Amino acid sequence: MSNSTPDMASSTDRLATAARLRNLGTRLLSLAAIQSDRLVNEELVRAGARKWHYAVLATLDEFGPASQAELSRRTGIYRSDMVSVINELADRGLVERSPNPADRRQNVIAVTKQGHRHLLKLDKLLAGVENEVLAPLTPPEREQLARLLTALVDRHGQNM
Amino acid sequence: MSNSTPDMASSTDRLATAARLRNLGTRLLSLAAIQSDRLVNEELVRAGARKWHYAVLATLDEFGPASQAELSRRTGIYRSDMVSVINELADRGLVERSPNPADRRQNVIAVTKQGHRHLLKLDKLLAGVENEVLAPLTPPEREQLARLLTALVDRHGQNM
DNA sequence: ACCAAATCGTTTGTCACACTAACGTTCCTC
DNA sequence: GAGGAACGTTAGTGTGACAAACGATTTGGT
Repeated sequence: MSNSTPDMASSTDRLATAARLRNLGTRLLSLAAIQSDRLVNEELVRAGARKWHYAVLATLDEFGPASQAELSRRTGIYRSDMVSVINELADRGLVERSPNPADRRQNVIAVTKQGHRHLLKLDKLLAGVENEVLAPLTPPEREQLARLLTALVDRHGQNM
Repeated sequence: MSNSTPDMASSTDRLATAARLRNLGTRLLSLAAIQSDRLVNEELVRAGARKWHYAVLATLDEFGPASQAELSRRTGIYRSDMVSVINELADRGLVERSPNPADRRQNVIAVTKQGHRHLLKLDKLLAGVENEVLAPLTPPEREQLARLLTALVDRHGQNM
């Protein structure tokens, strides 16, 4: 049945390694995230957007106009990648990029009315996807999951 | 404070969208997985391995010799990517690839003794990483998280 | 017995994302 | 006023998920 050498494995080994993959927490996390991301991206593409577009719009809407570097810190997007994200958003008329007179190194990024409308649309869209992803869980289970994941994220992360 | 048009947003809107990103489950999942993956990969690289190496070795050890296509189904690795994974494992002497006389389309992949030893090493290594990733959680919380994630994964997945 | 469809291993290529390094410009500090 | 830090930007790396097509086989239906 198995090509492993069973005579070498202690009974505890066999218990511990019987279904390694299914029980490996880090793998579960990866798989769940992959599936979730796949659904999210599918929906976002249909709306002509990407994950990062939403992150930036939501951050701007919550905290107001900000420099690209600050957006980078808040969203976790590298500032080198932020350039093209802002380019795309600006091209679509969803944000405005203007130089900061108070600090000529910086740009000031601000959401436009159109950007705000777009954000509200994405809100609904993402709520729908999340609902689908979390479908197998009851509402209290969803809360619990969010709690646990937040604990994980808050620990290791200086980003966000 | 915010450049969103507050007069347009109902009070429920403001509550619901105040901290969109922090409360977005799909994003929490992504972030947690990214951080976890980062740690996992760091450790695996130091051992000269990759995520998929472990997945294949563990699957072979659990179910015995299998074709590449079957490994692909069990691990979720695309069969086009499986080729190079097996190449790498075979180069390191961790698995053996031989044609299947009963079905000449297939190869039979089997773990070697060396591969089994390597797997046990990776087991320990990954247990350590998992322990680190889940550090902020109590043991019952870890179980709960595994339960919830398994529910998510089992639902959407034909893979695994 | 034959032909169509399915399966397998493989090659090639695409796309997005995480991440690094370096640049010129501007600001801040001492 | 000199040195270092922060900013926006460009360029490039590596990897993982995924699609498409191929020749060689095997399988199923008629």
